[in-house]
Amino acid sequence: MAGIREQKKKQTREAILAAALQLFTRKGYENTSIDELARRAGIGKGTIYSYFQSKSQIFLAFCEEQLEYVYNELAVKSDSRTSLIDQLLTLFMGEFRFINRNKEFGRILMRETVFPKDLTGARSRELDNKYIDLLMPLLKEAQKRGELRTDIEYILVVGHFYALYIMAVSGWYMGRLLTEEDVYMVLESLFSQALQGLAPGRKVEA
Amino acid sequence: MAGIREQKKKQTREAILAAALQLFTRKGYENTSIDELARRAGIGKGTIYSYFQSKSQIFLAFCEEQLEYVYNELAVKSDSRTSLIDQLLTLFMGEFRFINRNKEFGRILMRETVFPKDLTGARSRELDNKYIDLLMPLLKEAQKRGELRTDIEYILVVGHFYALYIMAVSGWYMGRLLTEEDVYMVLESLFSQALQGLAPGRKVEA
DNA sequence: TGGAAAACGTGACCGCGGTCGAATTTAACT
DNA sequence: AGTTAAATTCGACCGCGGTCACGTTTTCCA
Repeated sequence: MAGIREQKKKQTREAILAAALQLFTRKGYENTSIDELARRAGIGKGTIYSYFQSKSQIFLAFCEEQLEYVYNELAVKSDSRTSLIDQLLTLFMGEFRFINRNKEFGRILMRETVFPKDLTGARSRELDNKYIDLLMPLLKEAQKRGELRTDIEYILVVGHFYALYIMAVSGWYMGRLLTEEDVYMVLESLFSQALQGLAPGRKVEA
Repeated sequence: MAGIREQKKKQTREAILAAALQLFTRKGYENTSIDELARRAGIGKGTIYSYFQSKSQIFLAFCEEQLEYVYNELAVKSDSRTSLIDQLLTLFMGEFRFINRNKEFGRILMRETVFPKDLTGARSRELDNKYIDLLMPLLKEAQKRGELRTDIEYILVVGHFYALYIMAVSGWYMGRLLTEEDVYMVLESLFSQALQGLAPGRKVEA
């Protein structure tokens, strides 16, 4: 049959990811060597590099799987009866909880996502597009409800909110924000600022 | 005299940084080995590690020196006759030009600054405080001129603008924005959004 | 079915960042 | 000056991520 090779490749790839899940989780990313990973996956060290370009790529693949799950959950939860700001908070805090669960993982993910190397550029773009896909419907609904201006490019709005999320996460990594609640509150404040505007002068309505 | 040792230490430290400046600039960060750095600085490899904790720390020290210069320049240029948004753009684009001049350097700096490891946390906090010190007077003047709300914590305003700057830089690293002009324009749009607010409803005035 | 060719797996090997205890230099005190 | 303790320098050494030439397996076609 045509697929013997293909099947094995898939199996091997999954074996690597499974080994990564175990070892990264138990011993952390930095403390897990490629040698160990290979042994655990039952393959040679060199083989790993015909499935992934680098150690960090293994890690990112692992993260993407996890995030896929998080995103799907959030897509279901999405409740159009609440305000845009609450929806955004739910979305971003969902991802933050993943980061919060493992600081080290999250840092690598965020670093690679926000400031990618040329190599990983394409990857991070994909992740980015997922954000856009997730936020777009929320934004459009918000516009219908009159919560959001209609005269701005979507990409800039998405970028604006995502920027504020990054800032909150950064504050957490820098030790300015200590708990999930701190992050939540700051994020809420920032989102609120973004909607109301930093310039003075009341809105005609809110 | 009391300072023979102190003097030598300072000299050695500077020799390392000088060697770093040369080699990093000529060959790039990743392609410069500690061995090479030590040889160029005329000292042993191990010695370097009694002056810096890691290779990236050498790099950050180097960046901080450079940025110090950039900041001082900007502090002078600060022109209170222009609008807040222009002042912010001048400030952030000043830093961006440094990053733009060397993509690789900038990435490491940004990664370490925005998502620091526990070790480098204190350092990045310092850099952060510099931002606050730089922005604070601008914000206060803007408030006097009526360009900025007076009912928000300064730290959140600084964070808001800084977040947008990070997003623009990120867009550049991801290849969405290609030139300095692209970054400038996006940053301008985002700042404008931040001031006017994303929610609909005109301001009473601008 | 046999045998060449393409794809794949492998672990010895490389250069690197970082460590450590021994060796050397400096400071301090009698 | 002589002696000792402390500070500093040093490079052999370690484990790691990543490479590559070679051996093995799979595919394909005569």
